[in-house]
Amino acid sequence: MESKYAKQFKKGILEIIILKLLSKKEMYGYQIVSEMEERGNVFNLREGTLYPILYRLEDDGMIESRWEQSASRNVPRKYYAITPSGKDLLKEATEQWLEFAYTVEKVLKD
Amino acid sequence: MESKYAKQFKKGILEIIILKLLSKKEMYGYQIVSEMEERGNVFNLREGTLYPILYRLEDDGMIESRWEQSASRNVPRKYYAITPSGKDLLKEATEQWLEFAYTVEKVLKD
DNA sequence: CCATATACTTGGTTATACAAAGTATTATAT
DNA sequence: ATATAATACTTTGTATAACCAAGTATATGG
Repeated sequence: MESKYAKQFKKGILEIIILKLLSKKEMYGYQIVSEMEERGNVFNLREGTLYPILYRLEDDGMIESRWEQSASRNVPRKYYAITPSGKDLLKEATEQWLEFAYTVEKVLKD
Repeated sequence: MESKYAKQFKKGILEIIILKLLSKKEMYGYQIVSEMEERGNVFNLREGTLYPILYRLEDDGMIESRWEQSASRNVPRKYYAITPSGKDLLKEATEQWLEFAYTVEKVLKD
């Protein structure tokens, strides 16, 4: 079970983590969840959390999607890729987070 | 104006910051806001945010309060002090946050 | 006497993460 | 053949926390 704080800490940052992953390579939703699980799933990311984030990011033009329907595998996949706006946002949000985290650390370690 | 992310990043951590401040010395609510402002108010803490946090922490037994009514100054102050449970929580939550922040940093800097 | 500072309180809004369930197809095992 | 699990996306309702705005009340300075 996840602590009360662990859940709250993720607010806002999950979106940036997703953007970061998509800046490396395009991925489909289920793949993101699966790869996170393989890495130990430190963020405890589930589908019900991920997909709304993807829709938000797409509505805001930070990522774009395309359906891929292959002949051999009839379950279609929706691939997401980061856009230039998304890259800008990722850069800015990363800076914001690092500064925020640094400030918090300073206070907590005082 | 504060960015959309800045607000979200605070979720969960403000409570711990308040606990940290109260672990140094007992303080009353307005004083916390004032001292934060003096330090540049990096967390942009306002009364409407602080007091609910204080009530929550008190309900959970992490801090305790006493009213101080002085003769010279008729506006009473409610002083808050951290409890032993509060100290335990502070310690645990600090560790949780530092680990979380470290993990996020690793991903974002990858 | 009116504005400002001190000090605490409350109400309603918004954002985000979450659990749970649902849809549909394909692969595997019985 | 049929049940089960795995793949893949979607939706609904809930909880939590931060926020703005406003309100209460006393004290002080112009």
